Amino acid sequence: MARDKDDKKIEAIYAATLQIVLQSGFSGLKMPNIAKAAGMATGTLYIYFKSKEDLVNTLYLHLKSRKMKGLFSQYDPSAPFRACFKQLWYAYFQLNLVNLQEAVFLEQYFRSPYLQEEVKKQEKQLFQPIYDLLERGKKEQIIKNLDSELLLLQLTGPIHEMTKLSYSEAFEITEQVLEKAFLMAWDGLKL
Amino acid sequence: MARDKDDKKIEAIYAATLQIVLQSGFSGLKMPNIAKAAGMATGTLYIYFKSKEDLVNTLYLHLKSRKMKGLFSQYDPSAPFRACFKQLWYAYFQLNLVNLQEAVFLEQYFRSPYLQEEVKKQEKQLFQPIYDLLERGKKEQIIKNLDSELLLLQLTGPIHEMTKLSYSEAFEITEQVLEKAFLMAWDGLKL
DNA sequence: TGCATTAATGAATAAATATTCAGTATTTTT
DNA sequence: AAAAATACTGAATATTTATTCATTAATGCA
Repeated sequence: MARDKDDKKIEAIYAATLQIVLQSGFSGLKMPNIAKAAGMATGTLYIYFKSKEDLVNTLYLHLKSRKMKGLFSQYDPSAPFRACFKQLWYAYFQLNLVNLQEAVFLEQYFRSPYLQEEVKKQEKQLFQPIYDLLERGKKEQIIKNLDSELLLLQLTGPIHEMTKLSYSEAFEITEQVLEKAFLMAWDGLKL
Repeated sequence: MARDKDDKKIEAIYAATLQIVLQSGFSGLKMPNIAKAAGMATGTLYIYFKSKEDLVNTLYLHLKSRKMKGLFSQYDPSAPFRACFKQLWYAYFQLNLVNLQEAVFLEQYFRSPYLQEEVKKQEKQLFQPIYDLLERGKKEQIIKNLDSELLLLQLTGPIHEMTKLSYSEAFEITEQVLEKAFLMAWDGLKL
């Protein structure tokens, strides 16, 4: 054995990639830029990743797994409906807010030439617990009896916009704002 | 004088560009692809546009102007609050649904290297009538007294998600679905 | 400590993409 | 109908960007 690969380098590459995608999208993502932002030589990128495509796809999988862990790790489906709902809403929000970079990366990934059809299908299954919860809410006659897709986007849509806004503008998300936003979401869904 | 430039060519170039951006984002936008999708030679693009950057920026301005015309052309701010609100909600929805391609283009444009800072500022002014309406609703004690930004994204967020969904999935947006979606939005905002 | 092995570098090369241009086709004008 | 002007073409060129590779630096192991 000899010199080891440096895990911190992978983290640096990921961070650099996310930063660039946030700022200028996939179309601004160039290998030399990534290397520079990550503080290493261009060639080094190819020690850790076979190609740009490999880098992008690997990062996607990494983020997806992280996202799902964050979303459901605290989740207890046996709690009362509103508690479940609130828990997931906040978790989803935190996930997006804390990691706008990652959210933007995922958004761009899904509209890029890198997207593989297979990946698209897997994506939906991961939200299954949320769909289950919505079905339950309908059965318990707590929320409106609408298509779950429609209900779901009523939740995710404002969150996505809010997190985007929080970066580009001087829009501070305080505990209070969050509470209000949650109430709007709840009022929209409840019967 | 001699041969005239063909206005239909510009339309074809725009259409091709939008189609490609919808399908694979700005990072999939290549001049030879645009030309092929528009049914012309690559060089022809350079008769109508100085460069790729010029094409993208010109198309952006074109779409923005069209968008604003569509949004406010029917709008009568002297109507009762709920009518105004409903009118704008539907107009915004139609705009996005009918032209998902355009919505996606604009979204991608704002996270691309083509974006000029100046453009960013202008953008906000164009929504002024909507901000005005929200202020009015707060004064008349019809809607929640929250930051207008927060209220606005509660409206636009779900619409954006819905239009995206309507393309990628078998999610049909009937008159009924639309009504329900509007009611959710209204319930979320109203006091 | 010194050797073997692999990480890291960045300039050189390959590949992809944007742009130009010499030649051709089409339209308008006289 | 011929000429003049300009749109159109697509292969050739220029530019940008991805990838490789010869060289150097660092690390683990005997």
